[in-house]
Amino acid sequence: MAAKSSKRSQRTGASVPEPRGEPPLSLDRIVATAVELLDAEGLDGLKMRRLADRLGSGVMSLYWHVDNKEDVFDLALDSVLEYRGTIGSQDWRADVLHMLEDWRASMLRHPWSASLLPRRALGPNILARLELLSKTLSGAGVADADLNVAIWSLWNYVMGATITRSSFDLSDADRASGQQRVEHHYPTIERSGLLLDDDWDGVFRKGLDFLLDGLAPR
Amino acid sequence: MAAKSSKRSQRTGASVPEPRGEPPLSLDRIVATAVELLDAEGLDGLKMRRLADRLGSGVMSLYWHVDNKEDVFDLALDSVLEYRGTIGSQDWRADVLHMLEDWRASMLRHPWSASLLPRRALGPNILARLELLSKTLSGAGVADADLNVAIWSLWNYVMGATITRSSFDLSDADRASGQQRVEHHYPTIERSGLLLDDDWDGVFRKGLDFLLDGLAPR
DNA sequence: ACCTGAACACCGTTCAAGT
DNA sequence: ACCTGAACACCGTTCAAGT
Repeated sequence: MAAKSSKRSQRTGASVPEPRGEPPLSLDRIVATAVELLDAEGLDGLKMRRLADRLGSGVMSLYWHVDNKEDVFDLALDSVLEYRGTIGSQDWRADVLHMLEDWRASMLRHPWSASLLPRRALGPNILARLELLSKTLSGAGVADADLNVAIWSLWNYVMGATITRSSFDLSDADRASGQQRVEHHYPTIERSGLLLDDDWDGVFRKGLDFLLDGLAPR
Repeated sequence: MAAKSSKRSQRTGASVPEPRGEPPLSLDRIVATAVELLDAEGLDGLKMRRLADRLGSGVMSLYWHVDNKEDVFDLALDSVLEYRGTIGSQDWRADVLHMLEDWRASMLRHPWSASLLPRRALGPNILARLELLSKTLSGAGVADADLNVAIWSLWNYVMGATITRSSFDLSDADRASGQQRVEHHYPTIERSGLLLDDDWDGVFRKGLDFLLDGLAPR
């Protein structure tokens, strides 16, 4: 899968046009490849040397395009948060639900992104999502004084749900062993099978509905 | 999670009072010092060598008490999540609010803990908190079928709020520069001053109230 | 403008060894 | 049972240099 071994296998002497060589380095290629690597190996799997390997370049070549590793994280994160949807139906609540479901889905497609987002400065794509959300709620009649509370409450909920799901997803074994450790010690949790529950989508949607009920303009 | 196999010996009985030097290494001392170091330097600041330095021992001495660095993280995290409160008033909603505020406060006291919690297996102290929460909600009349939804919704909200706050807290400069970048591009956000809002406690409480309204047994 | 290898200052952990 | 230094296999980044 990892098409490494791209150790520049062109030793035909003359500098003929690259037959199948790598295209030249560019910021876009670096970011796209970083996302691939992060998807495949997780947050800890992104190493500058490994990224360079995938790109068929030397490690230090990356540093001409990028300041440092944090830069790579920021760019990869924002690239994954682009919003391509539209809004403008007559139903503000449907619009909001769609935006938040899409946001969550984008992060779940790249399980490293959710836990990274709160730690980094907000990039243009996430700001655009917040702007759209604000505009929709404001247009629906949420008073200015209530707007920030609404936005941050939704942010908190979506981020918590997505971080939790994408982290727990990685370790089903842990959950099973957790449920086992629970037996005889935590009777209520044991009875409800809390740690075995995996209706993530349903839970997400129901909690979100409760929040929107409360936030809805009256 | 660490089930520290056979280790653990408590110095029983009378030995010579410590002559000014460091007390001997012990799991408890290691965990307590790790928490101090994490509080002072953040998640990235915990290094085995630095931890050993603080303890006045060689690095490798730690590895007799602990399997690896992840072990240290797990133990530090759980130690910070202990719940010392009581419940049992007649007001289930007050009980729940108190438990969740206390949980959040514990994590905010150790800003590295919130972002760590979703990534690790659930330790005994957080399980005890979940058990208490489940029991309270169940006793208040939440049907078994609704219990997991209630717990996970609250979990999502509390974790999202706490992770966000403890992360953003570290970088007020980022928020200011974020608000600056926002000007002229994101009018609704600019007008509401979303990124400058710092009524974290108020936002937390209001969103939580909305959730509880929805989750409350009818 | 763009790319590179050598080298530095780390860091977690294995190992063989000491008491 | 408990602790240790030397050594290994990394990793991000600086630097001087190449085209």
